[in-house]
Amino acid sequence: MGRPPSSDKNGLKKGPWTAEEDQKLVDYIQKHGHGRWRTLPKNAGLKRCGKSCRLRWTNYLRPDIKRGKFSLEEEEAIIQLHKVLGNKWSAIASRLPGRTDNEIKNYWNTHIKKKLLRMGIDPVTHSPRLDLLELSSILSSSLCNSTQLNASNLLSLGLLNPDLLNLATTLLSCQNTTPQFTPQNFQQQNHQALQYPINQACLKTPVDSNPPYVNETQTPQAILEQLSSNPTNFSWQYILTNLCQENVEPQSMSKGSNPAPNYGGPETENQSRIVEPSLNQNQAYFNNNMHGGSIANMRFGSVLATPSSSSTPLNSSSTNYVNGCTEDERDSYCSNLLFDSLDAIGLV
DNA sequence: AACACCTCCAACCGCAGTAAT
DNA sequence: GATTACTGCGGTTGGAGGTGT
Repeated sequence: MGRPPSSDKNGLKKGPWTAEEDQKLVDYIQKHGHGRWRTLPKNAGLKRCGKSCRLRWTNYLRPDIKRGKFSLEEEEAIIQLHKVLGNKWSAIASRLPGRTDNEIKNYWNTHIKKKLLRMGIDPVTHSPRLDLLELSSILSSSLCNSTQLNASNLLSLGLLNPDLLNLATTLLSCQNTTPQFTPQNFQQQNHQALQYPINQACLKTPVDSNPPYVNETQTPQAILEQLSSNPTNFSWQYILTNLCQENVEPQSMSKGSNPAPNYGGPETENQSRIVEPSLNQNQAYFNNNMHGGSIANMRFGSVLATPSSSSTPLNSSSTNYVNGCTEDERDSYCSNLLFDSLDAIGLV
């Protein structure tokens, strides 16, 4: 892993360290201590820049470094510290003995961030995702005012990509043609969600937080059938979060494919490992609090777009990967899934 | 088996702060 | 006070390895 060996213009080596180089560095520091990184490589007989030596020592060779997987306690500590300190990785690392800032940063970007997004929590603000709430609010407002949803308005808000916009407009057209669909119910239920205070404790899982109404195996068809038979349960978040839930291992949503996620049926051993127990419990707790338990069979597992509340991009790349697919792909996937489901029950 | 795609993480880069001159 | 050197930090990169088709 890493980069191929290369040298810069000064003849200094770059890229992955060899065992021999590691040994030279360790031997030198054990004899002379670290510091004076500029002159260290020359004295130690290394063709590396001082910066590279310092990084190798602090991130890998230091004897007090704890390697291996992060424990649940460490993970929770990182989340709590990040909530207070933000991306101050070195400050976070200083409170986690044996862990380096680089290791924590990597773990945050590859694991925790995704986990929070799956829970509907903005990893930057540690608050519920505003883009989902805003979407719900806008649609709610549109319905209550009995006005046609203006697609360009939604797009101009930067909330949606075109696929997700299609989803919204299609469901709105359902509203126009389905008499059971009542804006009053929609409004009431969404305001409950929107007005509920941010529950910071959602990361702490109470022992009894897995209520029996959390149905892990509800299919999209079942959700939509329930919607059509009992429209009082309608809410945009209900639709979005149930139909775009993720029981799928990231790799299975590879580019160019349209795999069927496991929405129902017996769970395989492999799949049961995919869904982290603590995450499911957190989702259940989160759902219960965000919706006051008013919506049966609720799950909160969706991530639909880059959080609009994120003040700074977590990655400069224009493509954000979440759970193995780009967010654009996920939006498209969710939208397609919904259309298929609507088609299956004759709503479109 | 071959290919394509994705994840992970070690290592790099550039900037900012501080110390020394 | 200005300049230079050094160190620390956060963001980003890119390739090995894993997985799916």
